[in-house]
Amino acid sequence: MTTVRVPQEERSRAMRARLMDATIECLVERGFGGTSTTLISERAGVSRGAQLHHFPTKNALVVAAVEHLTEVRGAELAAAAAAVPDGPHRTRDVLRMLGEHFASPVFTAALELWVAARTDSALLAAVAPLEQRIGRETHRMTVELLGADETQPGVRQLVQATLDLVRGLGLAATISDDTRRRNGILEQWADTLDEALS
Amino acid sequence: MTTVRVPQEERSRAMRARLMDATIECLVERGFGGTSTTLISERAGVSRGAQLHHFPTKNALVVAAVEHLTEVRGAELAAAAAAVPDGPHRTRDVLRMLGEHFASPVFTAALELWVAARTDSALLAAVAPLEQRIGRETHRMTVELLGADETQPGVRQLVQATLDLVRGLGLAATISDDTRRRNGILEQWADTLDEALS
DNA sequence: AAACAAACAGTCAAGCCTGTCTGTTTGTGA
DNA sequence: TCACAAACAGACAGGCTTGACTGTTTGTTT
Repeated sequence: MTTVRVPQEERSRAMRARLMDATIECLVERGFGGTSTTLISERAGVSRGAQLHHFPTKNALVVAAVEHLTEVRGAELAAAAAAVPDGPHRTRDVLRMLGEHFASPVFTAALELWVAARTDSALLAAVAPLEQRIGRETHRMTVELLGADETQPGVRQLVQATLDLVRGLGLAATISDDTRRRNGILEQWADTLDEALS
Repeated sequence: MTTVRVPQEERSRAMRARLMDATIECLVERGFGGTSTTLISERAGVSRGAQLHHFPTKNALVVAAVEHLTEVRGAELAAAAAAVPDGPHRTRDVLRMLGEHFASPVFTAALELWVAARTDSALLAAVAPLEQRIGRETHRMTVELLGADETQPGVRQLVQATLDLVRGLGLAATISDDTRRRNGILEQWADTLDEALS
């Protein structure tokens, strides 16, 4: 009888990944308040003992999940950015891509963490720097995608406004998803933006 | 000895108001997750018995608080709107006013309720129609404040974009309040908007 | 003034959540 | 092969939350 030998390190990594994924899923489905460690371990198919072994406290798990989520967000955004087609409707397509990203489950999870962090200093300490980093990266990426010239006065503010706009649209989408309304707004903004940037 | 006679109806109203106010305060200070009925009654200076008498369940109290908050939001917004000065910087001042409103505690409380409502159908049923109403009112008010002509194509979308923008800015403000950044963005937006609307 | 209803007070039990603890299995280094 | 450490499993206690329940006070009505 051959016993399958799985190295400890890999087992450990897989277990941690499953727990973090389950955490994000719970965040999306139940919200931060409804995300209990018991629920996470059940969903991950991991015993509570194993869970507590890898993440001694709930906060440790959530913080790890935040970092995990940040990477997922970055990767998804980069992938979506690469898929935006070139052409006459470049700006519109870029905005639509951003709008979709900020209405996706990863954004929803981030929103839950964001709101929870407001009244949880330990969580805030973990969330804030990561959010700042991803914010800067997103800004830089958007400038590049739009081919905007940030040396021009006001351009930087317009890009920031665009990102805050999609954030606001994403917030609205978590309650009542209205894709048509969103696209109409973004289309108009694309025209206005094109004019302002040229 | 003269006994002070307070009518039941007024006592009841005052008690309910105190409980609803305390609920909103807890929402802002502790977040939805940290808002327990015990905490609310303590903060309101009301016994748990009295609380349960006026609001049989936590949901009943929260829903009442939502309605209460909606009225407060409407009133605050109307008051702020009336205070916007006329003049050459009208658009900028209107946006600044909106930006401030969407960064105020009432917005923070509303945000907590939105996010909580996403994963709480009972709460969603109470929040959704009220939010829709206040959204429509805010839109109408903004159109009037800006003197925009909604019969022109794209104008409606630009106003919606403006409101979604301030919502996004408000969300950002709950974590890291950066008034300067916000005003810079809004100022640029005002210029762009003025040009697009004329 | 008496009877009734509303308002108010505080205790209690059931349930959930978190983190500690003890015990078992599995991989690793000597 | 043996000893050790990491990984895993599940029971348990302490704390908190919610809503039910009983009892008391206060206002209203007749």
